[in-house]
Amino acid sequence: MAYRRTPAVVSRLEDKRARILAAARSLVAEGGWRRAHIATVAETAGMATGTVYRYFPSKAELFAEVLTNVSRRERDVVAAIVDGDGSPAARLAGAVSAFAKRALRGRRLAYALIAEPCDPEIDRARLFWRAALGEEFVRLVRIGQDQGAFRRGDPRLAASCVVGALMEALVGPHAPDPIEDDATAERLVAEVTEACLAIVTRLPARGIGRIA
Amino acid sequence: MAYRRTPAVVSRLEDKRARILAAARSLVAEGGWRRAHIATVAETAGMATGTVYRYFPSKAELFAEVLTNVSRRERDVVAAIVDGDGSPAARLAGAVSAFAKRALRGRRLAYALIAEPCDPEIDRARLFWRAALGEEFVRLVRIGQDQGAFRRGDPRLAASCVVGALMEALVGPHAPDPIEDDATAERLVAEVTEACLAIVTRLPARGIGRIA
DNA sequence: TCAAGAAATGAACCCTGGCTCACTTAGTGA
DNA sequence: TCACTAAGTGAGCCAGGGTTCATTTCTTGA
Repeated sequence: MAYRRTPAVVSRLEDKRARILAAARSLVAEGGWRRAHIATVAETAGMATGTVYRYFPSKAELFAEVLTNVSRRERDVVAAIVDGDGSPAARLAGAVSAFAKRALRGRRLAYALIAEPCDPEIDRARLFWRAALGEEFVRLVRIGQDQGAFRRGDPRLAASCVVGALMEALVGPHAPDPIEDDATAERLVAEVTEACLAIVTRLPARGIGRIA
Repeated sequence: MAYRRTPAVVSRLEDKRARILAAARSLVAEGGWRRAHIATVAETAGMATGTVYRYFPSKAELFAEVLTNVSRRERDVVAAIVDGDGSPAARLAGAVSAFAKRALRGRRLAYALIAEPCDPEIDRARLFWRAALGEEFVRLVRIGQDQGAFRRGDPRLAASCVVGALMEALVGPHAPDPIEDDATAERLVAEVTEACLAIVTRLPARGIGRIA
């Protein structure tokens, strides 16, 4: 005797939620946070602004979910490599280049999720996932140090340097913008990987003299 | 027979301009961009909001000037070291640790100027100066490569990695926040310096096996 | 002292963009 | 078909904060 949540209805609702998420994600991927307005999301998803609020309590939560979905996947990819086998160096190289390749594929999105100025509420989620990604590298650095393959030192610091180098070179505001061809991209990934590896690997014995 | 721009007047005007800049800078240094409102600047400088607009055409230009003043100095410090003498490695170590020390001294300001989400118009100035800083490292990497001290490869990429590692480790959102004592700070600077050096230095010959 | 014009003031303006809510539309079971 | 209820709508509300401008307060030279 009324509107009931039949399976068909539920399915339609879930579909709509997914459409909103997809629209939001695609907007961020195209124009970054600047273009990510609820009104635009609604329009892109083909509905009214009010409708979006039937599925998400606020702009921040909507975009935080977008961010979480993407970031978790990236984190998991890296985590799987960290937990894989091979020498620590090989694993680090693998993790870095895997991340690098994925980031290059969706540069605008990666930049938005990692570095672009954004709403402080969304920023909280971003920091969380950035930390989570960093944590994977910390784990790997610890493994490498324990096996004597990596230089001693604060593993969190080393991991920070790796992540920083990675981010800056690939998706930072001054990263080479249009990746012309695959060869260039591959070369870029290879060099960044080498740099990250160098950060954690033992230095060759060489005097650099008095510093500073 | 009227108000003239006597030297005394000009001096007072310049003084006021300086006070506005100082207030703006100190606000950013304390609370980052979040607190950096024209009204607050005016209050801090002891004047009305409208007065600020007699000296600066817009919020963006005011803060861009703040940013430029600070950034130029940092760039110059690094540039001087790059142009100094000593081996390329020693110069890189010097530049990195000089930058690191200065950044640690004013962490909040450094974070705001380097990484904190901010107004897009201010962001343009920030990108400019970040590029300028990067350029100094590019020059140094080129020198090192020419002398055979550094690994071959795209110098801009290597410089990006250095800058990224530096920024992330020192002022990134996950940098160790309260630097307890000088010894800790010094240790931090030393490790970051070592990491940056490693990025550009030749790797020891060691097989890491098949990568990825 | 006084006229003239620059400097200072700050309340009001206005634009942006997230969010609401009174109303309309549509799906459901009897 | 019809009563009932959920889903959808979008114009308008509202807050934050940059900017303006009519008015007031100096400062100066005569």
